[in-house]
Amino acid sequence: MLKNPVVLLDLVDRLANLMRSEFRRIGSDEGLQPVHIQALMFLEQANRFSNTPQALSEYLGLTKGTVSQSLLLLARRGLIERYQDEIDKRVVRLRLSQLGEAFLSESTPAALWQTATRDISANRVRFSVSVLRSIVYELQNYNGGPPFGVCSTCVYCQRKSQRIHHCTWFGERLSGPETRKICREQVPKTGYLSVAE
Amino acid sequence: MLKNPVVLLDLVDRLANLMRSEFRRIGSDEGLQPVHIQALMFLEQANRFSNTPQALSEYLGLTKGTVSQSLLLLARRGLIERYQDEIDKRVVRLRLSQLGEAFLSESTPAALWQTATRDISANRVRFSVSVLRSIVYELQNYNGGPPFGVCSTCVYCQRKSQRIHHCTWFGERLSGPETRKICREQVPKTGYLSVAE
DNA sequence: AGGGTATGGTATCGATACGATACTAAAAAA
DNA sequence: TTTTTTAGTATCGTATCGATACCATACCCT
Repeated sequence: MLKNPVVLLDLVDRLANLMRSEFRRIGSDEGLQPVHIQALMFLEQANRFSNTPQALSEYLGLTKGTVSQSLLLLARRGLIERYQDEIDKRVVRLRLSQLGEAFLSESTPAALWQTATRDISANRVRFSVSVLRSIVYELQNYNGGPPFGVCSTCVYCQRKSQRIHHCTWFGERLSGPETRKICREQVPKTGYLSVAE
Repeated sequence: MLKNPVVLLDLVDRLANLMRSEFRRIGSDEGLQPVHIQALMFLEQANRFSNTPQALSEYLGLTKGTVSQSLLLLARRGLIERYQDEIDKRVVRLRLSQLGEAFLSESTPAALWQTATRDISANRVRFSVSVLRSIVYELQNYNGGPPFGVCSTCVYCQRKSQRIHHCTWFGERLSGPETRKICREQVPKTGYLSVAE
């Protein structure tokens, strides 16, 4: 007998496998592996507290050594840029180069996904997002790693005015666009975790 | 700006990465890789039309050569058994050995997932399943591969009596338990595809 | 029949992801 | 200061993975 949560796991695995194939196809022209595409996509979305090798390795669930090598390759190809953090001289900051941005906007790794979800109502997508988000959150509890999530749904994200937000975790101001990026320290507000709107 | 479908893709990838780490942890004692765990889990669920190397490679999105090697390893370890199909002598049938079944029931690769989904209502799980299922179905349309899914929600699955079902695709009888397994030729009934109950 | 092609699987090989370990350097803590 | 922790890199062995070639059986033509 197949219990429903297991079916869900099955579907998640299967979707990931399908997208992995898609990423492989997309990267093959440039000699990039699926993991490289994933890294680029992460860097496209990571906010300024989360654009480090450490964050990426936690996000991907790979060891830092492994990720370090992948990042070196991406840097050699000129797809990303690396620079030292001003405050903490140990940390390396990462960002997409112009070439990297161009690559993503040309190859559009999410295009197939967009097509496949085209006919699903916004409500149903939002609902599923909230379910999966809560599963990620739970898995992280048992896994130790940070949960990751968009700023705007985080308990630390305070709206100061029309366009000024403030992160009470890092104690810094955030612009509107920044609050739509992914942060490694995100802790979802209740209402975004277990309730589906 | 982060569109919701992309967020969903992100979560799916992330969940898959987390479970991949879990699978790696589970397999490390036996020297098994994540892909081996996935293969065992597939074979646990595959019905008798889908327990072949070919079906597995389509399910995992890997080439048949790659999968062939993984299956050889699993066979050498005594975790699966291989036997020739009676009708078509080319096809190899796969099944879990007793050892393989024991391994799965001891290591319970889905246990963490079960825990993580414990507090999510059956309705919400069912709803998400239907959303993800329809995405899988769409992705497959653009990918060419078979969709995979449980018999009981398939248009070819006809209920003959209390405990007898019939598959009009393969033209064979199915027992009740069999209709809860995964088939590569599954075509979801309307109502299980785009509607959420 | 019987020749051509399609299909399911295996064998081999090269590239490379990945974890493990060891290492460096900077930061934090003692 | 000394010690410990943290971020990242370097190196190496293992094993995934795709590509290609190959084999055997099945199917499709005349």
